Amino acid sequence: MKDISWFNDMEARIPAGEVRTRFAPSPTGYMHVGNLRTALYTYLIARHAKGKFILRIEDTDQGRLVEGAVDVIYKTMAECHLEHDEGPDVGGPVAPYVQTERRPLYREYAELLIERGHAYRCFCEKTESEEDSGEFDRPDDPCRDMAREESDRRAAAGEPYVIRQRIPHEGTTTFHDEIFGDITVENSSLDDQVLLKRDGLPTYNFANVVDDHLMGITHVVRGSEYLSSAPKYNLLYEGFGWPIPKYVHCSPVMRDQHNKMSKRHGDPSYEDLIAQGFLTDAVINYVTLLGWSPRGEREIFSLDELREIFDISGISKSPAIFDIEKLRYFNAEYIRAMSPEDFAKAAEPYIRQAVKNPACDAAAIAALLQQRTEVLTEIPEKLDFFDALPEYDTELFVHKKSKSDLVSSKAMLEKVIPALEALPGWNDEGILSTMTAIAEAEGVKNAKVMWPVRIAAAGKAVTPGGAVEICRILGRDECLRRLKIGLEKLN
RNA sequence: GGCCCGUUGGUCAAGUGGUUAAGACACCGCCCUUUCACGGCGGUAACAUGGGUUCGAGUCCCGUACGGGUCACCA
Repeated sequence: MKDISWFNDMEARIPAGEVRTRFAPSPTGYMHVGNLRTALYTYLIARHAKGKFILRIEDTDQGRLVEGAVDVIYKTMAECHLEHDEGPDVGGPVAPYVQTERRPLYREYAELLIERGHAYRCFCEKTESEEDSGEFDRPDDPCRDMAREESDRRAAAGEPYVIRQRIPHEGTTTFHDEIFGDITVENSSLDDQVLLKRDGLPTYNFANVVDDHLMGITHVVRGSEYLSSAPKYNLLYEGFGWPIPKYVHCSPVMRDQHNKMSKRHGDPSYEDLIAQGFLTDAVINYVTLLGWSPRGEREIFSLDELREIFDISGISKSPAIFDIEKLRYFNAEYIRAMSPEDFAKAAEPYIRQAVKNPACDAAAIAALLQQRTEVLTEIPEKLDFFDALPEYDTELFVHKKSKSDLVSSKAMLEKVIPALEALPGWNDEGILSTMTAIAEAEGVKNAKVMWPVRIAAAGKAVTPGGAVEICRILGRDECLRRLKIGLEKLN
């Protein structure tokens, strides 16, 4: 057999005792939420332990490769601040980090397993339907007991084959998972899975074991759909004589009681969420808490803080349903926590979608918006009245709480309009004092003056900002024009 | 169907034999208020189920139901 000692010194290049985790996506398109969470947990486990976080691309399924998918992975991880210490782009001590580039390795290791009796070549060309029909029982595969000489001869003759793991028919296998604890299964329930495919590439299950070991991975983090193959991994590690890493199997993120989040059902991916106006940091915070608990009562954490406090024991066993309402809440919290300048910057494109009039100051509008915005994309619809006064019904002037009705509104506008026209400057203080002075003179509450002004200025019942701010931003001329229109409507 | 796993309010969840069973979102009410929001205060709402073990069970054991995963030359 060929010399496979060249990678042995790879292990020597990894510091002893270093915690090493890997995020190993297959490049099939976009970053869905479950994937993002797995990446997050994987990253946090490494960072919390001051270890290394590695990115490995699992592209062994040639049929499912998607153009540009790897770039999406890089971009998303960078955006989420999940910097990897080793990976295809940055290199590292156990390169290469792309499975197709490691191709020769898998065959060598599969053959090593054959040597040791833990694997065998299978020359069967059973169709799927034959396997599925139950007419063919995997345990009865004659290849499993084929003499080594015959197997070698047929392989040498160029006959196609796959390499299968030889799993004992008797006994049980027990493995330990950091989340689920010890799990024992009957070996007879395990089948002789394919390790090396006919095309010479490894299956996911085999490549994982080989790569995880050769890359010195200490914590194998992945979805719980792999829980039932874990015993096979154990048998593989044992067959090689390798130490078994810690398994961390995470339950899925669900869209509802019955279904996982999925593109097919139209569930949002990370990219979709950003496009919907969510902030990266809010998404990270929320997704981390979906299936993991920091225990205390606090739930807003920065990534840096999460690195400090994250621990595997807080990961829950049961699936968690993704709740966009709660994400909106997190997003609103993050928006409110932004500096006014940062928010103005983030909001400006959305503000300008609705407000084209350059006389209306975007920063001033942003200030009105910050406390009442949950997602950025809802901004434009809140601002439609700035550019054009909407058609509105005089019924809007009727408001019980401020004791406004058609008659009082008309009376107030009649007072306000000349007073504002006489105002020397045009700022909040001036506008406000003008209106409060009228309220005082009339012996009514401020609200009774403010209500009709805001309605006339905006033509909407609900607006960001009150009468004063809206008048100011609109500018004197436009504001007075609108107030006069309102008054006309009431005549 | 076999095997494996799971099950605390609508949702996320704390809880590791003794609690009035936290907290958050959502919802409802009140307050604040120049609309809406923000903020403050309060409220509705949960241990799937049946048996054990125990002085005592959300917590331990067994069964049942329900849900999920897996049984690919996909990952």
